[in-house]
Amino acid sequence: MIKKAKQVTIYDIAKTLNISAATVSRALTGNVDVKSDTREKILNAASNMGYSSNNFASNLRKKQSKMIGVIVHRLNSHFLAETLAGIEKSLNMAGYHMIISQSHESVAAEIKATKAMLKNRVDGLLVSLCYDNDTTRHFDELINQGVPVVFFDRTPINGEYDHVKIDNFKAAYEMTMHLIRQGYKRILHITASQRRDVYADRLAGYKQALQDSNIAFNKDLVLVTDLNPEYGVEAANYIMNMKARPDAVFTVNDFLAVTCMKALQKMGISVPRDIAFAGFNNDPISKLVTPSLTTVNYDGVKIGQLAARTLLNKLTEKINAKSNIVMAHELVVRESSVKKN
Amino acid sequence: MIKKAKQVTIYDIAKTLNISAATVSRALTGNVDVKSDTREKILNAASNMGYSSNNFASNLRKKQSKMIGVIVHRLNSHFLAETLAGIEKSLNMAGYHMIISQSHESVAAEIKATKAMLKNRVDGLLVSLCYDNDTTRHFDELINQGVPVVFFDRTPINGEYDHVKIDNFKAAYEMTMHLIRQGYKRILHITASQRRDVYADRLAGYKQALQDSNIAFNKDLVLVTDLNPEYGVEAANYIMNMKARPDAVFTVNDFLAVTCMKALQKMGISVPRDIAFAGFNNDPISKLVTPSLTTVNYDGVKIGQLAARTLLNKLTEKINAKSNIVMAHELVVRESSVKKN
DNA sequence: CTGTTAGCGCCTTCAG
DNA sequence: CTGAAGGCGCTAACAG
Repeated sequence: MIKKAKQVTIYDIAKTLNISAATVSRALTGNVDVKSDTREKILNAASNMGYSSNNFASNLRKKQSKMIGVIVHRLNSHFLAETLAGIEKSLNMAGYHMIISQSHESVAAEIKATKAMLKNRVDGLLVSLCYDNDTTRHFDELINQGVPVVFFDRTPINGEYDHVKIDNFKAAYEMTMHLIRQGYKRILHITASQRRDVYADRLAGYKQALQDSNIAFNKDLVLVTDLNPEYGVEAANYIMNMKARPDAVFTVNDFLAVTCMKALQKMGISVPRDIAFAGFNNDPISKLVTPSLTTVNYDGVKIGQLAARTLLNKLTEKINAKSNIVMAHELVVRESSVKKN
Repeated sequence: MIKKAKQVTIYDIAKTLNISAATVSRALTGNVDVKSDTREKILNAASNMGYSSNNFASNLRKKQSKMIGVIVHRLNSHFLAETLAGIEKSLNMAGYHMIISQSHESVAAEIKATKAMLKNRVDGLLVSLCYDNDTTRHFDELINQGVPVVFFDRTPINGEYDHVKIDNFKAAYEMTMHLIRQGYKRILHITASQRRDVYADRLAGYKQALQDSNIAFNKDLVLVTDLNPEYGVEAANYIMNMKARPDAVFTVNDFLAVTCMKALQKMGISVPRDIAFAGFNNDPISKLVTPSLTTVNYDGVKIGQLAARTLLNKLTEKINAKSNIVMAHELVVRESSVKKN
């Protein structure tokens, strides 16, 4: 067991300088009048003695932690990593730190993490919900105690909570329309839990596009997955065994699209000639794969920054309005969905 | 400004139940003898009153935070995201939380983050050094105060600090040997700052393999980059303009390899016929690109878990030996480096 | 098994 | 401009 050196406190500095701890505190926090030469003496002593302010004591006293909790389903996802990078950047600029937990798509873990965040007295919480969560009671507990919560990407189904997201309905509608305009009619949609708004909204957009194009919705052309990347291969097998194969596949994320596409190619399917492909997220891989993948682009870093700033605003501003922010997205049309004649 | 509800304390519970705060504390922490029915009464009251233990007060008293600091150069990197996922998992299982900062490859930011970690009284620190850092004084300050620091992946050049990494020299040696055995003789190595051990070690491995194969080292065949992915295109142009082009390219990361390879392919180069390629990291992209990319695989999640566990061990164990852990790696030979006749 | 007491280190009135 | 005093909420002796 490593024993910690006893830490230097403001009292130690005060004693050395024969002044009071109050003055030391004032000089160190810098925001009150202290004679400039005593301030200098204090700063020097602090530096020489290796003083480092104890945030626990300070936080306990001030009842604020300058810490923001972040709960995501996993860290090793391209999109979430981008988002977290954006969050960290914005928080850091504002002098906040972030403490992260993974829910691993488990509601129980999400609840546990939320409770831990409360104990750590985070000043606010940023959340992207886990896969099949449909309860938000554990967040209400925080909110009721005055700890603001902002959701990003995967948000509660009812729009009653502050959130930052893209218009998933519209994006999926546009993508489906793009495929239809290219002449594809049997579009297979690979999606995930309909309890998660992002996937439900995308399916709705897909359906609407079919309807607006007078194409009958066929529920055999919707596959619900758990987003496990290996499912791409399974989906490919499913497609090969269909009596009437789709002429296009539209998945809710790029990775799934790419693994499925690669598996089909190995089985002799030509993309996009036999089957076209479209994904979602603009993962770096979508640009580099052959054929390059048509997808929906939106800026994860920006979403993160915006979510963080929205939260910080709630912390500091007088007004307490609900923020429902919709970020821009764009279709990125690449080779995988363009019909060659 | 949101005003926080005044929080429920053990004193509130004590008052309600007409007992002492000490007993409440004991019942809540659970590790001391309390009569079972008073314990139950306390637990009920705590739940009803919406009590949540204040970690600041507890930490201040106990002088331990159950928080581990993590400093990395960025969050949105596939390898680091994997590592962080591993770290979070191990810490979480041990009841620890993690607080993350990005250095953005800036020594100043790294130093600032380290100081903030100290103020937050983290129990330990996990670090992957920033790009051109060559000073470790800021970490010594923590270590001297009894806060253990474990480095992973990018570690201090001198091996005097605890660390978890792979044998970069050996991996690069093996990869270069593989290329040489395939018949490639003019192997371009694209690397990064030689102040970072990982890149210096890989260059050394590359050189050793050449020497052991009686191929003269040619410094025109080493490119030093800042790891910006756009550099891949630049490198491709550089290659096209060389009087004597390389017959193989070995880069220190997959992303660079793929962008360079794709750029060359667009300019009419055939891979691997004209130029072979090998990368490093086994990024998911390496498997899905055409041709699939030969690379070095090592498990980021495991490295993270191991780094976290190493740190936790130092926190709890009596012995205080240095841990220099070398993780396994393996060559993954794919299409991009295999000579076809 | 339970209560009393005394801080952990810091900040913030209130006096001077 | 500076000092004294009290308390943020919790835990760890020390007594009963």
